Amino acid sequence: MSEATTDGPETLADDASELGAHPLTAQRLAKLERYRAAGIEPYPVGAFAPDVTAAELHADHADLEPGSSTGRVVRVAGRLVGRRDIGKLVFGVLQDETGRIQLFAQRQILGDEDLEGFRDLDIGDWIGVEGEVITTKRGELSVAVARFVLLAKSLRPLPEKWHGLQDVEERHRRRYVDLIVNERARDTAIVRSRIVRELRRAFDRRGFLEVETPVLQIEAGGALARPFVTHHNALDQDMYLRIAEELHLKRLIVGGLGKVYELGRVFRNEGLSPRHNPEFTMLEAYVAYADYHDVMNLVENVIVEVVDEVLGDRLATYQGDTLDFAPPWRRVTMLDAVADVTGVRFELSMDRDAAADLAEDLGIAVDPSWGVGKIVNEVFEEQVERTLVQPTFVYDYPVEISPLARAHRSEPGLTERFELIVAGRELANAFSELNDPLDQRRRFEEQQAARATGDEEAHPIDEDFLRALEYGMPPTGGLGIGVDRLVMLLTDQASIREVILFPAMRPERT
RNA sequence: GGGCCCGUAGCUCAACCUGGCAGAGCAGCGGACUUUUAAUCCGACGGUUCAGGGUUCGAAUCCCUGCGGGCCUACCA
Repeated sequence: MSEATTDGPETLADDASELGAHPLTAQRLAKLERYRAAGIEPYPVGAFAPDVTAAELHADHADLEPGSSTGRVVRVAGRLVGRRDIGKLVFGVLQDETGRIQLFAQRQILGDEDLEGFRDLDIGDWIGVEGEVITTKRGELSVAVARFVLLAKSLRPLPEKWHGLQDVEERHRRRYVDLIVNERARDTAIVRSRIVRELRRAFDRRGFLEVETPVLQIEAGGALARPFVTHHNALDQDMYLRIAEELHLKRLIVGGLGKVYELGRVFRNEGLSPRHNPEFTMLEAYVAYADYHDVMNLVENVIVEVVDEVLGDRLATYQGDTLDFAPPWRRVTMLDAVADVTGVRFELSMDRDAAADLAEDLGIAVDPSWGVGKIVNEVFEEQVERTLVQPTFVYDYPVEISPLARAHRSEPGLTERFELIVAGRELANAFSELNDPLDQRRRFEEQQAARATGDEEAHPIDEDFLRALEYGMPPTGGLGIGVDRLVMLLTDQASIREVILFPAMRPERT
């Protein structure tokens, strides 16, 4: 697009573009032209520097009597989001990144011409205002406008002032509008940032090294999921977006970095749902010399720290349930949890067909290829997980579904693995890491056999990772936390799309 | 991938079931008002009813297809 020129055949407002075509935007385009003709730059640079925020003003002048004058002259800047025009007097509402402050414009201060100019601003315009801090007769803290500057002209109307933007699709596609008009959207984004910051602080404080490992990988390992495929042109090599951080972080433990974590984006080529976005944020951490009991304590301590900082309270409301994060959290083996909820006692030593019969009696459809471990896990996921509302560590998972976890030190068929379940959903997954390279190779080969029979999510063999283990990895505890789900819990959001600023969506029609 | 539901003015919603001139509020426009708080009052304006097809004298409404979205389900964190 070329810039508008004075010798153009038509004015901007007559333009056949989308903005010119609609009356509401055409009016604003015309206003833009009038500003330029009058020597007012609608997009000035360096025009105004605010010296205070709305929140600071409210904090500084919390208890002023109605009708007060403070004598304090301030400069505030933000978006004009409301206006009440009373003739020779105009009230405006200015919104900055900290909140809102009322603007009080009256003729006896501004004069006729400038009051008219103030009245002529559109809702949505960015402005800077200089004036005295006062309270009105009704006691509303305000800036009495002595001077104002247009900082950026807004050409599109904002959604309805009371209901805001409700349409879910519009809120996600046009998140910038959602953030302007919906306080909840702003709060969620801010709380997410605080959660991420507190997670970092918690691991930093414990001496962990934050690292960054490849997103583009030759093999996508570390979890059981279908990857996104892309192609490196110069290498003429297909590559995968990572589905986990795990295998590279363990390589760093081999390398002698004793405590590492990564907080980053992982990608899984699976369906969208209120709890699944194809890219999501995972925090993984690994500690040399720790086992899964140590990691349980670590997870409990870290999450309690985050909850304390973010909520200031260990009780959280999630979708109508009250969650009590006060430690210690319940710890129960997977087999005990299944027995508690279903009344059926499974053992890994049981005959496979006997286990299948028990599961089918519970209404579980059992695939012929499943072993006892997979069958029990299915019962757990189908009937037990959703009942675990309060924070609960479920531990000792079957080896069959845990190809990267260490075999249990005393229980055959199990691994030293736990999941943290909150509000019926997995929030963290952790284990005593498998550091026996020969056992790891056998596990990979079993996965490979599953892949050969059509399981696209079976774990591929990563020869370089096996080589790293062959150099020797110390006993290590590792964990993964689903950050988006933690944010959902602490912001009481039912959908992952509410905690991801720009969730995945189909392209819109044009 | 399967099932159910939704799509009407810039925004929030009616009218759809039971086919008959598409209506409000907010925003915008014109006017009144020097203390409003979703300001108030008066006036005029604003529509590809998601798109395409079908049924019908007549379709926002009923049917079909497509597009987009939501929820459930499946996979998963």
